[in-house]
Amino acid sequence: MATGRATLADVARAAGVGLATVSRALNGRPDVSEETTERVRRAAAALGYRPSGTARALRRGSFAALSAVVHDQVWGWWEPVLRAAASATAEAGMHLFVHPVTSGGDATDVIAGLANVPTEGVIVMGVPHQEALREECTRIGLPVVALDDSAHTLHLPTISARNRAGARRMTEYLIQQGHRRIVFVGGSTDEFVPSWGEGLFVEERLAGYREALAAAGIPFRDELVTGWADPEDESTALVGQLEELLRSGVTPDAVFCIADLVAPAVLRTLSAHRLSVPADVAVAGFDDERAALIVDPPLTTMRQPYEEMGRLAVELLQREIRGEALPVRRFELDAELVERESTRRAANSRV
Amino acid sequence: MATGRATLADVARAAGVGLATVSRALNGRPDVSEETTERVRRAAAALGYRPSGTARALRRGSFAALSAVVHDQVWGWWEPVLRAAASATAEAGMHLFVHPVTSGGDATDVIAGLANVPTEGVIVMGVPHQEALREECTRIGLPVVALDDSAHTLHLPTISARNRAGARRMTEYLIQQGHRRIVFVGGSTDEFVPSWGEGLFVEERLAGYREALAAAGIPFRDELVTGWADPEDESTALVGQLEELLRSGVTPDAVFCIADLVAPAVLRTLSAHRLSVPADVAVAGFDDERAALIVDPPLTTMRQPYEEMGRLAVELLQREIRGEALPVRRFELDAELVERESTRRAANSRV
DNA sequence: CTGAAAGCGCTTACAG
DNA sequence: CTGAAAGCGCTTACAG
Repeated sequence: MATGRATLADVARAAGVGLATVSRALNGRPDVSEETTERVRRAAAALGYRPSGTARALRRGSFAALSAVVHDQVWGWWEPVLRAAASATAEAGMHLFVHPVTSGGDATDVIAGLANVPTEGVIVMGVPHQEALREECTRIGLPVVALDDSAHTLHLPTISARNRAGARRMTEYLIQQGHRRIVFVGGSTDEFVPSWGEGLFVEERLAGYREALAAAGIPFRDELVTGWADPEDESTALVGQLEELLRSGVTPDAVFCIADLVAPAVLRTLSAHRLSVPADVAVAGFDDERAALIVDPPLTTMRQPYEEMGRLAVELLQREIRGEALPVRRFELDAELVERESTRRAANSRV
Repeated sequence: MATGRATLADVARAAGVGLATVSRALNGRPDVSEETTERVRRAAAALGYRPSGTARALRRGSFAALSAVVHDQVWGWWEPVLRAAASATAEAGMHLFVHPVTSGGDATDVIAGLANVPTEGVIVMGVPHQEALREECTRIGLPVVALDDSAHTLHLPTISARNRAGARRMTEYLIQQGHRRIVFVGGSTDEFVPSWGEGLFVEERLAGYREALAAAGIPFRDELVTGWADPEDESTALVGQLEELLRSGVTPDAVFCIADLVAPAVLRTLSAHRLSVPADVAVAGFDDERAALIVDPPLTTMRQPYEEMGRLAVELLQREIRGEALPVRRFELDAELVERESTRRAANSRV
């Protein structure tokens, strides 16, 4: 509330009526004479009066909000989750704040700033270091849950997809399709996406891949696991380590991309080597984000349960608000296999 | 605020101290004895006390928020704008609500619900019918600006990109590259994206295309303007009318997509006809949204000034909040040509 | 139809 | 170190 802003009392004085009358007139109650209403309206307009939402909310007692703290680096990524959280919040009769954390900024500072904000709880998206967050939330008395699949050590109830099982499922599917030489792109930390850090999901998805191979009796080969390119060049990047592999004469049966995001570069790399998808090589991803539908051919992938994840975050928060103590553990939700052209057996003829 | 929730007074009673002491203890002020602090903490915990953000905000008087009302259909679309608005809001020391409007829902109802929300102003994104919105905002006394390029009739200050000039610029560029037979995809209302409705931007971008042709002395040909496909099939859609054109023996020099979103289907259609991009046909888009970087080859496009648009929305709202009366007109911002592989003259050889 | 008063749940001088 | 009181800006019985 800016200082010097006109209040109800100012309007009342200017209009020469009582506080209550101003309130009634401005809220369009029928039990005020037209003449008075008009006078009050004019006075309010003259003073540039605008009601204080805070005071109103306090008095009416019917306002409640939740907060989503979203790191810039995961905005696009978590957009469907944010959207689901917004819907769930609205359905619960609450409202949702979005607090951005800029790339240079610190989520802890953002949370500290929440002390003055009328919010009841915090959903933190994409911030891997949870300890400081938890301390800050405890300090200002706000329940908090995290949406994250990077953190190795948890200090908060944390929601994510079941990454290991999902990757295992996809690998099993590729094996069922008859593929044995399956390259896993994005598993090495050599050429890493900075924001992924040493994300847990990398390990988990790689582990799922290995589990499926082992279960099928296919030996794991280190050289089939490659890193990824620098995301700065999203539009033109090739996957260096995949290139080397292809140049060395190894032609994979299939490529499993650790994330759909990686698929455009993988497809470009295969295409540069005159390999056709899915006729020569099957390609699969993980996430089912927009890239999966844009690439040609459309990508078979494991769909993260974005909608469920967003809703679960709101539900957990509501339980905390009601006083329930949530365990500090991962709440994992199943990813779902979505089959598209990039892995179909009934492939088109070679181009 | 849930009913029956413990208040400061409850805690004070339980701890056998005064209100003020509870407040101090819970806020970690140093001027409370450790013993008292401990007792208060315990009482608060036992009662499940959590401070009322609303009361705190009212009392401290340092809270202010803006609201973004975002239609589901434009979520992904306006995500960078929303992000910029969030940053600008935070920089101004304010906070941002996100209020989703579900596909079946009505933005006016959402705004009506804002009467009880401590917000100072509203940014409406992607809602073309402004009249009801304006009325509702006036009724509850909230300043409002729109981010929209669909509405033909304005009732609100409205921000958008300079669509006509942008399309003209792109067409000029294509002409400069030596192209004359330039197909415009997305300009017909025959095969329309439902959510685009009769969007103004469609007319504007088409008009820009025509202006550039006229200026270059290239006759406008109706049959070179085609509709687009149903977005439900995003991953596999071909552009029907473009197909017919190609089948009829017309090979364009270039294809200008009304939106980047259309480009994947256009590229698929050209590819199905063994036309290589950019060697055989140049392809350009509009928006510079993510699809532009994912398609292969990466797309030359007009970049919408998302960042500026989001920031301008916040700035205009702040001016309204300060009492300035904004004109009901379009605030247009320049789009910028981004040149990528899809139109390069120095094209690769044919595949 | 209108006004004075109480109160929403906090924080913060002010006085011990 | 602690408490009683005032007050943030509204709304809403309660009484005229």
